[in-house]
Amino acid sequence: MNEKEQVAAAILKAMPDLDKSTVMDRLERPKDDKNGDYALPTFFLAKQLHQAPQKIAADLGSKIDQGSFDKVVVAGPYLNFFLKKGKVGAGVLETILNDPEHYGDATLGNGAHVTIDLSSPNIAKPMGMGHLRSTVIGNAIANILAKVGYEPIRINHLGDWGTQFGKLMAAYEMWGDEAAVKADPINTLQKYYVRINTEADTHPEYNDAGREWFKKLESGDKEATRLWKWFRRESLKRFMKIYKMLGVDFDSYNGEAFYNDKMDEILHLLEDKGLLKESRGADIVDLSAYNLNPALIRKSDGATLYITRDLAAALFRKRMYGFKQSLYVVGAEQTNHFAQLKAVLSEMGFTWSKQIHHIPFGLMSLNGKKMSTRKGNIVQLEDVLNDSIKLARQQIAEKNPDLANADEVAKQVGVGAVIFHDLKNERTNAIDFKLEDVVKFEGETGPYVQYARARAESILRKAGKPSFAGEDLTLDDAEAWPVIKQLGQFGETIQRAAENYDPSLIGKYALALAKLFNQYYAHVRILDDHPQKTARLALVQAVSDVLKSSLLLLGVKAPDEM
RNA sequence: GGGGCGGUAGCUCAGCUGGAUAGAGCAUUCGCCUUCUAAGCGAACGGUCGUGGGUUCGAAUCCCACCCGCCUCACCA
Repeated sequence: MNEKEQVAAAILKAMPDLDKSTVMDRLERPKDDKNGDYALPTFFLAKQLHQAPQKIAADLGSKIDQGSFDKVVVAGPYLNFFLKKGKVGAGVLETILNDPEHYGDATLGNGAHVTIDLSSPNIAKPMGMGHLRSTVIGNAIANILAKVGYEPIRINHLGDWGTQFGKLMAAYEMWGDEAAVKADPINTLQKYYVRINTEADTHPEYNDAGREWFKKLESGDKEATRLWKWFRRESLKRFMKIYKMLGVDFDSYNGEAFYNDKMDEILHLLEDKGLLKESRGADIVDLSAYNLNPALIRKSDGATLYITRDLAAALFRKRMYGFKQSLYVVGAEQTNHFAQLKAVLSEMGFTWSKQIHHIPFGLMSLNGKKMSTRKGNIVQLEDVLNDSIKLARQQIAEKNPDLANADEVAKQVGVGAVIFHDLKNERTNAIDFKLEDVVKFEGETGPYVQYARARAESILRKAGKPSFAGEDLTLDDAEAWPVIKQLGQFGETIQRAAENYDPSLIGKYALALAKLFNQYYAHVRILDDHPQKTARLALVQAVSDVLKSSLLLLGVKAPDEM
């Protein structure tokens, strides 16, 4: 029985005609600590009892068994419950220290597979800041789901197919310089890509050339395939460097090209069901029953489209992984696409279309405009990470010049700042990119959380890395209580984050815990002699453990010193 | 025009399953390092919660209308 249920039980004992679920629903956690740890507003009883809420609260307060609480206070129409701090606190600390890595675990998932489509950059282009979002949000969701008992499968659905590559090949055919590409593959290819897109405005035949090249690629033309393989290989090399910096691993790199030979089955299935209709020379699936515009499955030139490949991918993933849920961490601008995808799968008779969830996130813009590789209006992720690492290294040189592994810590802090900045706010918020915000290390940032933990670790080192087994961890100073309460809410925070696919809840949790700990640190001399010094150190250890867990869930490293 | 998301302090945001004086960070001003890392702590300043109605004992939160911004609506992904 958790604390809230204990409060509810005490209320029910004093007022037996209430039902438990009502009381659990009405019980709230006051924002202000002075109003207790739990509070029951009594307004909802006023009508049925024909009494003023103030009177109801007073009556209830006099009937309640106060023995199991520190105190129960009637505050006007509210009944405020104060828990026994020492006892509850010791319980929380024992639970954490007993098995820090698994504190907050849950078994909601029962080992069910969840595929997560994340990152999915386009090859032959530099990875921009826009791709950071899908990568770090998807990775954090995967971590969170694993924590509550699912088995996440991270899939990097590389954008390695489509008319865009036809265009790139057409550009390479016209202007390509093999030596230049070899020297700096990504940037050189991007130049060609930008050029052909720019010049296509005045040379519409370039678009046709692009379509032709893609057609050749789809039908297995030797030269087209050679170029494609080369572009893909070089791109992946570069991407891996970034993923290593970010600390993200994937279970699969099957991108769009992987489904090239799996498209026929989809087309046949659609035909067999009589879903495919001809319209303006192309093949579509009518989705007016879903209040959606038609899904274009096959272009008038016979080539397939994004959604055709996504249909094949969805079916493949279901067969391969037997997913219970299939998540797509893709920008909110593709909401319509995923609605269509689900609708077509549903039309095809796949009841598991309901297990598919688009996890949208807000657009990252630059100077208020949509980032676009074609227009060169893009910030490279790698540059931002390097800038941030450099700044972190400078900070270390200033603040902690003797730090042993300074370069490694600078990476953890610099990259941590970038990741945390992306995750701390609600997913769907749009972000206008500002470097100075991303690489900020003060206030509500990743480094703030890392720093709070590094100071905690520093204290523990100075205390000689104490062990707490069998110790009395009763801690009743008023300063410790807010920290302990926050520690106790880790599990429910994780579950909410999992249910809502919302990493920002973990970010906010970690910030709040770090802040509360910093306040504690500023007011209590932990290493001074004190009857509860051991319990205080246990609190420090628990904070460090939980901050570390929180950061790791977000994909942020937690250095012991910085 | 249809659909989606958003509008809270100068800026960036939290709060939105209705509850007790609307919170935080940044910025500005001012305190705190002979004491566990000042990437920190504290204080001050700062708000018609887009507008107008409605529901309710109670609305930033729920409902309706309107205004503004962004995204999206068949041969890109």
